[in-house]
Amino acid sequence: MDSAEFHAAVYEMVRQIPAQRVTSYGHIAKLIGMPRHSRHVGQALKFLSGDGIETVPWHRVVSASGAISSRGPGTDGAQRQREELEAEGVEVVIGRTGEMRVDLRTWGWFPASV
DNA sequence: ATGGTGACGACGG
DNA sequence: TCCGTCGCCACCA
Repeated sequence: MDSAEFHAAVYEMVRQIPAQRVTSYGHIAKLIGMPRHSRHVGQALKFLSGDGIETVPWHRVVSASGAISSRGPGTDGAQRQREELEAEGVEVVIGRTGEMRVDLRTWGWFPASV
């Protein structure tokens, strides 16, 4: 499986996440049969553009702790993700240090397979 | 070749 | 629960 196929597999799986539910990078990795590639799932989503950005619900993927990955200081990716989630009704809580997270016990979607 | 770098995760204190 | 640390793996300078 080359990187193009990996990206395609990730996008296909992310499309399976129901509205108003979220899952983790690591879980997507498990579902496509590559459990140790959670970091690469993030890379695949990072490279989304054009039609992909419209058809892949990338905002429904967060870290295993429920935190929305920051993408580094000075970037607005995390904020955009928060807006997308709240727009479809998912509650995002803000911690003391300003970090954003989703309660996985309420919104989490972790099926053993699809 | 080689060391650094992520939209990460498991584990231990 | 909150951290620090370590493992992970494709890419890139």
